[in-house]
Amino acid sequence: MASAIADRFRLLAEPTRLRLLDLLSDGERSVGGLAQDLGCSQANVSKHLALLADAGVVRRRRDGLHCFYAVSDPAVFVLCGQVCETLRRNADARVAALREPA
Amino acid sequence: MASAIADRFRLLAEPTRLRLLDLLSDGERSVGGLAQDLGCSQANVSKHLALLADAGVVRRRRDGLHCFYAVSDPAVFVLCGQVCETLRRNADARVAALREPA
DNA sequence: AGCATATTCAACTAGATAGCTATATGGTTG
DNA sequence: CAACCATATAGCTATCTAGTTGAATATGCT
Repeated sequence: MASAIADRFRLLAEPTRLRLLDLLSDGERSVGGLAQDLGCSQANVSKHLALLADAGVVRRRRDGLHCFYAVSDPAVFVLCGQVCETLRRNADARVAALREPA
Repeated sequence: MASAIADRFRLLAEPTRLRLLDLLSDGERSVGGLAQDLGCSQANVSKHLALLADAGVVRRRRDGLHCFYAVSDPAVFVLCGQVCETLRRNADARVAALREPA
């Protein structure tokens, strides 16, 4: 149980994968295009996409020579958004603590 | 940006830490008690709690010989709940796919 | 002070994984 | 079929980290 949840969190615990998901938020993209945008090797992007696909976060569509990937589970965006908000809240709290010393 | 979010996900990408948070969901607990419940060494639990505390997920209170930890950011439970639901949805979909072959 | 208990720190080991390079696979076009 | 392109995979290295062990620190008791 805990380890299944941890697995899902670990999938998202990687900046490159998060950037991939962000690039995919506008719609499906090819592997090569993603690699170019990220400045990563094609092999690296392919591996990350395979991990995301295995987990069902992303789906694959082949069209001729190209493979297009798209987000199949928008819930990941909700998760990222919530984490983002938590981080922002924490940062705000730190700033407030600096202005209001004990 | 992406790496900050990834850091937060990585913090939760560990079964032991998730189990710790679960044990803490009922209220504050001492390090020793948590270690006993988890069957982990005290040093190990202490280290995990330090990571969670650094991230602001958990807070520390010393009382005599004991240190009590408590969840200070309930948002983590929301995250875990959502991941859990996603996993359940995926599992259900797999079962349905088995019953409804192409 | 001296001793016992609870927690943390430091150094180490073993396992996991991100990224690289090179190669293989699948698909298209001549 | 052969050449070529986009993607996937395999093998490798370097880095990171969970867990262990033993020492160090802190608090309470007598």
